[in-house]
Amino acid sequence: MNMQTSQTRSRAGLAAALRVSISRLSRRMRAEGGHSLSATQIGALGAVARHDALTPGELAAHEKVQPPSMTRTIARLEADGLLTRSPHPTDRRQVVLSLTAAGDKLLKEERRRKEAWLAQRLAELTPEEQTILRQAAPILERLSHG
Amino acid sequence: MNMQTSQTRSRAGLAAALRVSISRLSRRMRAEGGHSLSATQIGALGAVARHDALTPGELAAHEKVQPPSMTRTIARLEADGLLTRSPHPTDRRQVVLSLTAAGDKLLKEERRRKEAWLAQRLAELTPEEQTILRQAAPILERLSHG
DNA sequence: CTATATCGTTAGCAAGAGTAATGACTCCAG
DNA sequence: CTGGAGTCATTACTCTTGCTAACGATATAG
Repeated sequence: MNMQTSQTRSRAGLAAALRVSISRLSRRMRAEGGHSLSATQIGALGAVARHDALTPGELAAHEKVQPPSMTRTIARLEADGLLTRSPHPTDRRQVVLSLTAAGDKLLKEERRRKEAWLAQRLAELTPEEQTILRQAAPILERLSHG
Repeated sequence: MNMQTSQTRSRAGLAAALRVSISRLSRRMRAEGGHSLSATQIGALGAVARHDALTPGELAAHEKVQPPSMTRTIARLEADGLLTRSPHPTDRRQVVLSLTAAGDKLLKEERRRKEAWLAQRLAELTPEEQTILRQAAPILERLSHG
């Protein structure tokens, strides 16, 4: 069960192999998600869910996007009834975002649907392969923070 | 050195953990790439490099994109002198794509630049962690094909 | 109290993806 | 051999999302 290719022997080769695997898998996961919301919208909604009472500026910074882009995304999500904009308690320039019940519900469904496809693929792997991925997951997580 | 979190014990938990790791890392890698060409363009150019003499339709299927989208991408790459469109030998409806020398050169540079960031991060891992990723890479690759 | 800075938004532009429709060509049934 | 159905690439159009520049309201420093 040695799946190692010659590509992965050197460090540069490993970087190359990971790069293509990661981006292809990411594209694939995006395509498998439900189509009610775009990736951008899910990302923003998810960030609001994790850090409640965010302002648009903080959200834009978190999602690595310019404020005007986030303004539009927020406008859509608000129009769809998924989040609310309320005045900031002390600074009237600012706005505070929070999820609505519908937003929370939709986010959970979306997450479940997206993971369903991946879980299905994982079930087709051997136990050894699953073990390797279990060990790899936290390392990959750390790579994106570096 | 047990990096396993409680999240990764169940299969659904593993799927969830992998999903966020993969998409975050993908976003991060995209941001680190050189900005001479977009990800779409790099993807198309790379596919032509790997499977020479592709037609636009095959390329669109390979990149999981609709033909009209690929037509536009091809037009841009051709205008930039990175690939050429030539008539198909037997079927005059079709077109055959190939890389130019400039396209080949640019692709190699781009690849080197994008992988540099990831290779740097990999170098900061312990040898054990690198081993895990070496084993994980081909499994991840297979997941995206399923 | 004035000047500057900050925050969110609006306006306008470009890139990328999709669908529908078209034109050129191939191929098969009769 | 020919007429019609199917195939391939392209064009036209729409939608989403990103950016920058400019603005209007508000907060804060001097």
